[in-house]
Amino acid sequence: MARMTPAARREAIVDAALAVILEKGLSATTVRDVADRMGTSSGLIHHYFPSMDEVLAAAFDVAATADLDLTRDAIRGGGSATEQLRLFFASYGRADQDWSFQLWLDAWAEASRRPAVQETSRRVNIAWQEVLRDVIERGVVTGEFTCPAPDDAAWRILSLLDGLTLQSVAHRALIDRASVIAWSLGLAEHELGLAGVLKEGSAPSAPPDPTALAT
Amino acid sequence: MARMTPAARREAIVDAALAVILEKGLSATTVRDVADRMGTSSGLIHHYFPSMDEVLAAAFDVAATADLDLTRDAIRGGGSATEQLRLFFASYGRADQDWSFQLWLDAWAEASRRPAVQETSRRVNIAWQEVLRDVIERGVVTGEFTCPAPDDAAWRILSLLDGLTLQSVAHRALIDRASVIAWSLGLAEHELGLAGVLKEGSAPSAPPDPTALAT
DNA sequence: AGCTTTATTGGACGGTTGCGCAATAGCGCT
DNA sequence: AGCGCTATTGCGCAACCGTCCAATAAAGCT
Repeated sequence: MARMTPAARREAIVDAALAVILEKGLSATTVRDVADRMGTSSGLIHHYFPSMDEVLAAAFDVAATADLDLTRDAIRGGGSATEQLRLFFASYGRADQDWSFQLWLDAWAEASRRPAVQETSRRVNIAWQEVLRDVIERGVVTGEFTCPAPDDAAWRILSLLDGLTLQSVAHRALIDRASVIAWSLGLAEHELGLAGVLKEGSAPSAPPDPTALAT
Repeated sequence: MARMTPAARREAIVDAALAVILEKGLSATTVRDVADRMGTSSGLIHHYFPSMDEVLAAAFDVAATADLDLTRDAIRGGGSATEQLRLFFASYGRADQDWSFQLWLDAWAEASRRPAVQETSRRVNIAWQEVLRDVIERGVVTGEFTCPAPDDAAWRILSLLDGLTLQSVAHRALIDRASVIAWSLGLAEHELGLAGVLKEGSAPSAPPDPTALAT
């Protein structure tokens, strides 16, 4: 309806797309869904984006990058690398709430079918690893950590975090969120040559047992 | 064409669906695809399944369970728990090739929106963890392993495996497959109180560097 | 005021989808 | 042989998809 500046309209499209994606999933959102949500015609969307693939990628990009920036800001407040690492986990545990991680699940699944989504997912995923790697490298320089290959270690820690969160999000409460963080911290301690330095207020060795597994 | 018994036809449909899914992915397989693959009409499929959703869920169940059984059979040949653990990783590295893991990505993403998919995904995922957990518990009994919480350790090792494989499949060659196995073996060694026992023929400490990361 | 620019419309296009249904044809039974 | 059951057909239906495009209307500028 109302005529908007290109920048504002682009943002409105992305916002609307994001809202639909959260309800129906990345693979199920259509051009008409997004247009209806905006209250405009469907043709308008193709005036700003060459293809639907590009719309979905842009929406995912905005959401994922926002979470990443949140974490970047959070760890900036940490003095030592150890403190930054603690903040990284705390921020991750808060950022992946509810719908945020579901977006990642959608993106990973769609990556093989939508080139633009794969490019975005790949790029932001690497950015996450770089944030963690930089903290590790800084800790190695200051002597806080001992780690022969920070780049590899960052991938391992992040992948464990993703793998555990995946179970917690996709299969509700198979693994509770406290264990996800605590266990990942455990791996970080081992990888960086620490010993119980990071876990201060968290459950020490016996986190709440989610073993109501036997279906 | 040929008239079949209901049981046989049902199986034929699932098999055909699986073959198509293997080529096009779970979300892209259509009723007509499956019918064409079987060499029958599309209407026949709806005579056995109330909806296409049920067909896909049944096919995913069969595929996921088949891979699991393959791994179960593989580790049955191992004498010691250590040998079984080695076979588990070898089998996983073979099973997750190409399309197989893509199925899991699809399932995890759809789980929160499709109850039938979530039930299957959750059940088979737990079964995978139980296989690994049983091997660990056996190793603890025989004294090969030292592990205070086999159930938790199994989740951690499996989640690292999933998290790393995820990167390798979704973002082609971000992490190569050899590193996925080698790094997961590394975590297993640490969790089970081993020291370089498992890696015999594999690259010792410097796996092929996939650090062409900077986009 | 008119003019230019362009954001926006609304529908058409060719294609695909899941599903339903009357008609057909193959098989077992008596 | 004839009959009954039902697996199977083949197509039609309505809805949906992404994309494209001529027509429209709202702004800014002189």
